Amino acid sequence: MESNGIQDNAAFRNRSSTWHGKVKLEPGLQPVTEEDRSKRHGLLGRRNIYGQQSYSDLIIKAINSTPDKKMTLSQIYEWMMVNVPVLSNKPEGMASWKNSVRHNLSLHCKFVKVPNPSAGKSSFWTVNLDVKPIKPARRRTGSLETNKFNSKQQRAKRAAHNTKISPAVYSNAQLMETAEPYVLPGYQVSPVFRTRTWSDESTYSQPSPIPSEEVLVNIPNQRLDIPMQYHYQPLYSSSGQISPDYPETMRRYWTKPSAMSQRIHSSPYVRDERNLDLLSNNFQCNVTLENAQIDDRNAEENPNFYHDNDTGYQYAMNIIHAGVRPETLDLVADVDNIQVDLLKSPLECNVDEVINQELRMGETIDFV
DNA sequence: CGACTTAAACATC
DNA sequence: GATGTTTAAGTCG
Ligand SMILES: [Mg+2]
Repeated sequence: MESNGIQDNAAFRNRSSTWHGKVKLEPGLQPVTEEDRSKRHGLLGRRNIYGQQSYSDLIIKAINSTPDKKMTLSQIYEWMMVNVPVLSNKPEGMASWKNSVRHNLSLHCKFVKVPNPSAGKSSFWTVNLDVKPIKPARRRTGSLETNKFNSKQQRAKRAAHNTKISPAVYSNAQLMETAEPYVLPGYQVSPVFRTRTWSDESTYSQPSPIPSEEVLVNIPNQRLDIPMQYHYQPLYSSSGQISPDYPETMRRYWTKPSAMSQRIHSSPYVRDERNLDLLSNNFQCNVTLENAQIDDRNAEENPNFYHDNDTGYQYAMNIIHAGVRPETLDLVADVDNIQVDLLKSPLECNVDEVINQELRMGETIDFV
């Protein structure tokens, strides 16, 4: 608080500081050595072009080194000890760097906890780079309103937001501004529906929700640890006819999945035969225990076969239409009214692949 | 002033 | 005691 108070005297400082050693604590006793100087920049050393990565960087590397992109705290510790030379020869126990790791996990909103379904285990940590901290409003160069922006209160508010993102905190517009475009594996972006003129001249559009063949989607649920499987009927557009009101049609559809069968024939799609085996392209789905039920059709041969009254299917549709990753979709307030054309950058369409598939199917290409 | 590290109080399991 | 959250204090560019 008081910058001239006793707290400012390093000799009496009883609490946090990045100051190491007694050099400053004993005034005049000894000068600051080079070793002290380097120590002050932490275990990881000074960050520069050559080098050192921040704790945040390392945690991201650790988590991404696993197939599931998730790690418990203790697993992160282990990864650090193996992969970070400065830490590997540190003695066991509650080291300061572990404190720093925990601090970073909590502090940064890109690190999100997900419950660990195993009994007595600590949470999994995941990375979602779509979750971005709020930056202070940029001050206008010529503006006199200097202190209006970036007041103490506003800084505190940002900090509160940035450390912890609770579900559904993003407005649709906010999310689409920052999220990375994402296309659900097994689906192809249709080149036909140009929903927005992007600055470059490439062809972009919305993804179609209709897989070309009957497929099973295996959704490992990270909250329940129950593999969810969804059975998709093949749905074909009647002609190659393109409905001019596609976006509106699909919007209504994904809000009310039960009405899909009536609307599906007016919906365009593009076959994507490259990723028909969606079993290898898992995505995560929020299914609660309440709406997960044993599928009695398969109960005998596989008692662990669950279905969830199509909420998972709807969820998949939401992901497809939003064009963002599932864990990011979790953060948006109004899922039903996402406008994919507000994405900061367009979803990419593999035009060559689309043409090849159409040709293979013996269909004419009437676009482009 | 923001990005970063380290320390530590505190809560929760 | 391990796991998280938060505040505070420092350095550096
Ligand atoms: Mg966090």
